[in-house]
Amino acid sequence: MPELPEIETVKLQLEKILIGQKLKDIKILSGKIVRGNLDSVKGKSVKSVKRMGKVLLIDFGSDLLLGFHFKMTGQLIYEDGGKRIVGGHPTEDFVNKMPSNHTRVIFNFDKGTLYFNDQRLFGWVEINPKFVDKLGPEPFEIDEKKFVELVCKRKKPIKLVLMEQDVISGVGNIYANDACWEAKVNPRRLANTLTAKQFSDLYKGMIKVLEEGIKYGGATAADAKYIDLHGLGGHYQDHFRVYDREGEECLRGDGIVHKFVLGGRGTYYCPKCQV
DNA sequence: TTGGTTGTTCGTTC
DNA sequence: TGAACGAACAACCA
Repeated sequence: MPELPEIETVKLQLEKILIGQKLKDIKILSGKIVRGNLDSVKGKSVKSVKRMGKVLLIDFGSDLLLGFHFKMTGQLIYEDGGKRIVGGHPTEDFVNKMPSNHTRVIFNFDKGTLYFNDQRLFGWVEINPKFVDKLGPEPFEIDEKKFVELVCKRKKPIKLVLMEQDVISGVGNIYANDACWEAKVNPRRLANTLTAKQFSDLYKGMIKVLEEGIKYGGATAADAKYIDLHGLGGHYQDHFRVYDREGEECLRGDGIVHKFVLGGRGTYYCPKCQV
């Protein structure tokens, strides 16, 4: 489930090899995930690689940004001779021969090939996606005061507010859960009922878990053993605070991690220390 | 075989 | 008006 740190990791990898390369051809294997027409970037060279929230953007200049949304199961794999760069949702495709039966779009560059894979067909590729216009600020671009302004009046559970992309961009289920744990805040608490100290702790907690996610190259998934074996994936999953830890002892040592559904999403917290 | 899982989109309600 | 909420979407896996 790629979130901000996972996409940032992909961005940092791809910009090392993609900048300056010309996009020679695009092969669409599954039109379902392609929004609009991609032809206008054919023949253009990559100027830079960007990220906005959970969206990866390849900048071809001339106001042409090729956007990718990974949703839950999207991944990008770049191959250049023997070299391979992988990112996004970890599956066996990280080490399989490309294209696989999950490959949806193939981008042929000068020196290598970029494969956009997605098991569940929820992701999308689009030039100048309107979605990014609606995004709120990046977590790292706001200070604590601005953070409080953005969330303090909302009458819905704080965890769901953290995940609203038009409030703050890039925070998904994993990091929202862990940020609440860092701040000792119950994810159900309505945002407008938090104390000043809780707002402050939540801001710091959110930044901390996102920074750590980037530091460890993102989370892949708790069950992605083969990624560790091949050393290809991130390791934030080894540092989850509460996410995916149902039934385990709280890392603060007094309480058991509970799981419940909030806004239709799996939510993890320690009833002892998160109030 | 069926239910759980996920982020965004979209429709409904207040 | 806009905020809150919940179903829908697709496909894999336990």
